Amino acid sequence: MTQMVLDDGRRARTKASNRAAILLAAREVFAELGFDAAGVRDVTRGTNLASGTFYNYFADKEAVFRAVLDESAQEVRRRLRAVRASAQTLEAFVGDAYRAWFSFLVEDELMFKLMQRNAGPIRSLFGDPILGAGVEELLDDLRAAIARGDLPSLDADYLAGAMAGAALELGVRMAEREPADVEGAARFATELFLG
Amino acid sequence: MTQMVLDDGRRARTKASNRAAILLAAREVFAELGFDAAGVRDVTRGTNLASGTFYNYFADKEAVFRAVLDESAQEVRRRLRAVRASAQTLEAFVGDAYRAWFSFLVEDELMFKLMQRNAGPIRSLFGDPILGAGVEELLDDLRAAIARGDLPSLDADYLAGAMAGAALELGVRMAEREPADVEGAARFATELFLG
DNA sequence: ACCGATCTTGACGCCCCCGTCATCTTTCCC
DNA sequence: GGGAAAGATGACGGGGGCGTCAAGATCGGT
Repeated sequence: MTQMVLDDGRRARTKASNRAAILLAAREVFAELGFDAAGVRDVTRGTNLASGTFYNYFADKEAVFRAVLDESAQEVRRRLRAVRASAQTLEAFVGDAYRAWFSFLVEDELMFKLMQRNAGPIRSLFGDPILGAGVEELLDDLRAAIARGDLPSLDADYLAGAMAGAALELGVRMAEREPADVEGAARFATELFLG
Repeated sequence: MTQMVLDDGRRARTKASNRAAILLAAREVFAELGFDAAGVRDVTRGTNLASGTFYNYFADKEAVFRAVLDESAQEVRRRLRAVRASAQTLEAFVGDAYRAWFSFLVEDELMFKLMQRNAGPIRSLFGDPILGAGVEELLDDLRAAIARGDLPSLDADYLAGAMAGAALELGVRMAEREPADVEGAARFATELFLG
């Protein structure tokens, strides 16, 4: 009898797992060596695939880099959107956002290394700073809060920048502590911006 | 009659000017292409020297990169040290430091681009984040201010990080405004951290 | 069991950049 | 002005990464 092959044939399964293996290896290699220094063969060496196979899944190094970033960027934005949706007070909004952000950095350490090491390539490939989209959403929320009167009439653009910049550098220091100080860093940031 | 040759013989003068030409071209190339993507020949093409001549002045690409960064890092630290030495009040200290920093970014735009684009290489070559030394000095000053009682007993490490992170991101936004908003950004930062 | 379709493999040719060095040019000193 | 030292030049060989592709392996359908 014919087997309806959709996503569960052997073919489709190895295809998915190969793609995943390439993405994982790429994430490690880009975090370790940086986008420019890394080669496609550094990636395939981290899988059990031959170099040529890579090109059945991605057009080139840039394509896999974009895919790696997309994965994690979507996860970050998903978490921050959840916070935004459920926060009741301004203090909860800021504090929970930082908490979510710092938690993410601790859980996905590879992504954090990758972001730090590849700030330049990200900027030049996307024409946008790291977290560009995330900062845009933050900016919208700040403008809304100011319009609503929940925040004094500050320069929202500067405030969003300062919050994002602090998030990055606090993230570095938060992650250096043993154990990682998610709660302390989140409280520090909250007091800084609301106190 | 013998000409005393020290620094003013033809020889010494072209030597200095060649070195300067290479440094300038390198600064432009690294800012434009990034350390990894740039080649030694991209640098020499920006001068009127042949590729081989480069190696009479620097051992390799990394050496000229270090020299370029040293030049500007020294200038930044010189300015910040001057501010630190002359500031009387805490408010002046913070405000003037940010003013000096933002002014520097506006004047040496090339260095700013270079820092943003090459954050990764800088980290991996120096084993230190951008402005690592500058942040260390800031940290010392903050600790002293807290010990003196000029600042409440905060986490100095986090505070230094937040100030540095904000300085970077505010710098980006400050420079985007037309004309560059050195004064406004400095005031914003001062109020954020002292208000 | 078999054949065609799909996927994998790694050797290959290509290109680009590196650092050197034999040769030529300029400067210095008498 | 002339000879020697210092410096500049760019062609060259070497190394490495890229993307391809002909050959082989595996899968799917009958």
